[in-house]
Amino acid sequence: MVKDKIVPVCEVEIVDEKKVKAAKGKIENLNAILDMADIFKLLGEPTRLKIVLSLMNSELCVCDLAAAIESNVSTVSHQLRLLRNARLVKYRKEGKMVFYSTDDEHINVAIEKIREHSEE
Amino acid sequence: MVKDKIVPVCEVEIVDEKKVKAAKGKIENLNAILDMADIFKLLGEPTRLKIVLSLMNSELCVCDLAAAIESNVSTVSHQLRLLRNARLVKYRKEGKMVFYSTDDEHINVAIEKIREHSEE
DNA sequence: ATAACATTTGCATATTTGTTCAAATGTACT
DNA sequence: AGTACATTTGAACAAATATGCAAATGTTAT
Repeated sequence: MVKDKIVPVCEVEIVDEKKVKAAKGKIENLNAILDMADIFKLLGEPTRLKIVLSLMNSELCVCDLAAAIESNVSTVSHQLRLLRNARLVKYRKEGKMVFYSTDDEHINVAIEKIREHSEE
Repeated sequence: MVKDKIVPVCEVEIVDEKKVKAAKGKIENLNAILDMADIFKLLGEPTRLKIVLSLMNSELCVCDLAAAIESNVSTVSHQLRLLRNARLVKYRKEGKMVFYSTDDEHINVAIEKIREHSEE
């Protein structure tokens, strides 16, 4: 006998109400999550990650930064704007040149932890 | 008098050769950078970040996970595959259900550092 | 004022990717 | 075998975005 009931595909049913509520508690602050995702996303692009890593040694002007990561000035400048907005890098003007450098020790630690994860 | 020389827009010129070389040293291992970027990118999507955060408390089946982050099973399953491949989550089968959980302490620390960055 | 040059920005485009639906797979039970 | 249900997967579409060119901006010097 064929049942004509539409398959619920879970969705409505919850198996363990308690655990679901606990999990929901972990993600209740949506804005905080979106902010964190923005930072992760910025570091999730090879070009931008290279920029941040390059600047961990010492400050560099846009020109030298482009040379270091073997890209072009325009691309680097576009990405620097995004990194700047998220306070992942800071800058210092000197004449017509602009020197960029990293801005936050938290980021260095985070990068190190991700490196450890992907190395193991 | 108008010069007809094409503007080099930096690109070829390097201002501080020494610093450029030092920076290049930081990014010489391209594969390592690409691997790290992959992990950051995975955590850089709200849906996936919610999944990882939800699983930090306790394991959840796909069904409950979808309920917790208020998404649907198919979407969650697609993203879980990516997280699985990168070893950001592990799983355990029990009958027809599959329970997922987080897999690496490094990731927890990294998330905490990024949280600190975006909170300050 | 004009030239030279570092940097930024606007625009266009090609690529990547998250989501959804529908179908497939796998498991337990009668 | 057949039913029910949790999960996975494939395909297609829409949205986001990285990149490069050309033009604009800002600064220094003649």
